[in-house]
Amino acid sequence: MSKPSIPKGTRDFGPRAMARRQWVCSTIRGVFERHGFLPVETPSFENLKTLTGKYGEEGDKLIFRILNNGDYLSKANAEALISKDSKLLTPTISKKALRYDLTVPFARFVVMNRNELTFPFRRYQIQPVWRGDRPGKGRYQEFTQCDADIIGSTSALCELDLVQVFSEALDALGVPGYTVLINDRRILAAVALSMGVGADRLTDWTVAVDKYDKVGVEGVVKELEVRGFDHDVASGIEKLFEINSASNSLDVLSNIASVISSNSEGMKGVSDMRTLLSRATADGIDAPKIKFDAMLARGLDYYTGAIFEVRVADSPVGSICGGGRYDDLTGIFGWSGMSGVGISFGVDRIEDVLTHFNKFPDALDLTTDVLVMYMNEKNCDVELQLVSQLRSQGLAVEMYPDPVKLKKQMKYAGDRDIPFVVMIGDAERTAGKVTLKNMSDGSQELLLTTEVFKYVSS
RNA sequence: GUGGGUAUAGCUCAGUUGGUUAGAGCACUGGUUUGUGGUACCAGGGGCCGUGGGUUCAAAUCCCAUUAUCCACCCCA
Repeated sequence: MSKPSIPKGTRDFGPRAMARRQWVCSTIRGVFERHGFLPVETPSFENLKTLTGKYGEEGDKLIFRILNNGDYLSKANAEALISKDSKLLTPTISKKALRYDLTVPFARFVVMNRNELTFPFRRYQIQPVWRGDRPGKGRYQEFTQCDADIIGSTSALCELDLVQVFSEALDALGVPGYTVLINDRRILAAVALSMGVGADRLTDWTVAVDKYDKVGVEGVVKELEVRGFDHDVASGIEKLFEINSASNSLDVLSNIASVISSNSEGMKGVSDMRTLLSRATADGIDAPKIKFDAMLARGLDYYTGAIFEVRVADSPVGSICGGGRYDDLTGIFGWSGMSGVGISFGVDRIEDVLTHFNKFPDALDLTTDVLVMYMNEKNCDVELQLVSQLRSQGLAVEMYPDPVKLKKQMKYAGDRDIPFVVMIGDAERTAGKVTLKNMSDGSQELLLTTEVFKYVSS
């Protein structure tokens, strides 16, 4: 017995899920467009070289590679093949890979199209991405991201713009109890330095710190020790945690500032964060919707300035949005000095959250407005004419394709939640009229074909 | 990658200390009702009991292996 199946970490989306997902995407798209972002799409797969080395060591492992076509083994590295060295073998048999996110392909796009684009360039992109992660709650191997990026400006107004997008979109979606967490990689680096963590160990350190919300302070301390940091560094975390637990974001920033006051880059971060918070407040975006979190680190390698993450209280899944500033992502593709900042909404996790809290609006499901019954096998001209007429008036109309028993056609309309049914039997045909049945209350009216639209649309 | 659970109809699941014809609900088809859905009643179709081996007179049931899947850990938007 071979039942069909789909790969783990992937899902089919039926009409109901699609109605919800399309609503989520179009809501976000609307906000993007009101902020002047322009749409872009890129291929689902890229040259492997475009993607590798951008997501950190762990991230690179999760990139789905595409096997070369043809007799790929003939060109494989023979030595690697014999010694079963996958790491060495892979680049010789795979030259393409599925995109891991939308930001890196966008950076590649910007470099390739630099002459046609007007900067600062704002683009949005809504497409699926793929990660070879172990699937779990809220984690899929294929999922859809809605990205908005502004590239070609270092202004802190860009960060404000994106924070506004977060707030407007999440409010419009009705996501309950969300918080936009913000931090700055420069602050993180300065704090680490003040504890004696050099730039070379910074990634290691941030990865450990990032786990704080999962494992708590003791967990992070333990993690740091496992990673070979000395005791002073580990105990420094306890102090950082204490600073971070102040209730007011500005207080946290002040305390941080006193720790890193001698670090000019770090202080620049602090001042940018202060500006961002006060401008957001002026725009009505305040705690608990936005919060500075000194422990927020995020995994991706390419962030250099502000970083964002959106979490939902009591959520069944992890963060639903992420983002940050990357100062030189285009530099890797040969064009330096293009600072960008972007955010990403996770459609799938937003769907999970709204489903979990039962917050989807009612009546998202699309259905046909009118079903025309097929009653007279010999002649259905009148029916087809009515169908065309109602469609041209803007209604969604279908005719039952087979002249089967009315009971069956009626059940079909009921199962599909079609609100109106038109019957044209011998009696109606003779009278030059049609019967319109309202499926919700069962009432029926004898009408001229020209009157149907008015009844249905009222 | 580690530990634990699960695998029986399209779906959700029962199935006794191993015992002869493997059940229910939902869904589906037909009927009660030849021009009327949702309710009710009646009838019907549908199963290699995940796969392979073993124990036994006898296995859905016990044992071993294997695969898939779920949960936790690990890791990670």
